[in-house]
Amino acid sequence: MKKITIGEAARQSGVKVPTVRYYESIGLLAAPSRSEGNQRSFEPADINRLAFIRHARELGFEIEAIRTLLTLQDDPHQSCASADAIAKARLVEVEQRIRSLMALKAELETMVEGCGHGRVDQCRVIEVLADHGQCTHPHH
Amino acid sequence: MKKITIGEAARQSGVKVPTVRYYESIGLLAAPSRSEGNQRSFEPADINRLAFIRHARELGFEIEAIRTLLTLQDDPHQSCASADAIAKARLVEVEQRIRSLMALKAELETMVEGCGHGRVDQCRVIEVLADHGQCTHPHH
DNA sequence: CCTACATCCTCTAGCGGCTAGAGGTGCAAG
DNA sequence: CTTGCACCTCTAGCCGCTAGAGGATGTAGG
Repeated sequence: MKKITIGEAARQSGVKVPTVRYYESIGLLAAPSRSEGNQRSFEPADINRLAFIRHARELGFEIEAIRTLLTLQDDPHQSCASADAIAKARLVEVEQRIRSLMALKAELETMVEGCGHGRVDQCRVIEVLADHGQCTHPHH
Repeated sequence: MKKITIGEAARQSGVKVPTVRYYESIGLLAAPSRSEGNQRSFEPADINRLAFIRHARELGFEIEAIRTLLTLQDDPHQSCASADAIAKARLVEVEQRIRSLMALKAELETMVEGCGHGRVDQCRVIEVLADHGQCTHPHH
């Protein structure tokens, strides 16, 4: 078969070379076979797996969650209830994070708008940071 | 004067005890005076400073940004342009992060809705993760 | 065949921002 | 005086990589 080097695998999957080795080291990716000169030789399936991992990481899933998702993918006859639960939990997290960031945004806007571009002792940025009680939006 | 222990300082500022020591170790907080038995003795001003740091951390500012904000606060005659710039940069980051999370949320919702709660081989969660091309929302 | 150069290998250490634990001391109440 | 909590220092660990040292391998051109 054609040998896929780690560089090729990295390029095709969008995962960086050291990160590929890191995923192997933590057991997220099976150790591939080696060439005579001890260089890794990946299969096309490995590239799919790497792309899966990358996509999941981009979606914010933690490594342990991805590990579970991958074992699910490896056994397609299982119920997908776990996958569903993981995705739902992540969705809740994301929604929470968005709410929190919106409050933050409002807070920062107030700070920036209030800054009269003068000296620090009239600066609303510093003032608001110094006194949480001045926060106009209930957050954090 | 009344001695404020590290535990008191932590309680009043909302920063955890080991974190207070950590902030001291990285020079974010001046080393306080010590009691005869070598225990830290804080001043009220230290509590304000800790609360400032905590608030800034909650707002997502990095330690180095906070360090700059603190030096600004220490010298109120300076122009607050730096503070303003830091806050504005943070605002841009937050806005970007919100946009990205909204796309993410949409993606996760599609995944979860598409899950027929059957077996993995029909599961949209796994499927979408495996094939980035199925993403309906342009994100990451 | 030889050389140059990119790519690969392993290994260790570092990033940010804490957090946990070991092993010991200080201090206030009963 | 003893109990027991809060404090002290120090080191190591968390996550998810990333950087760098120091060396081996693979490939293209001469």
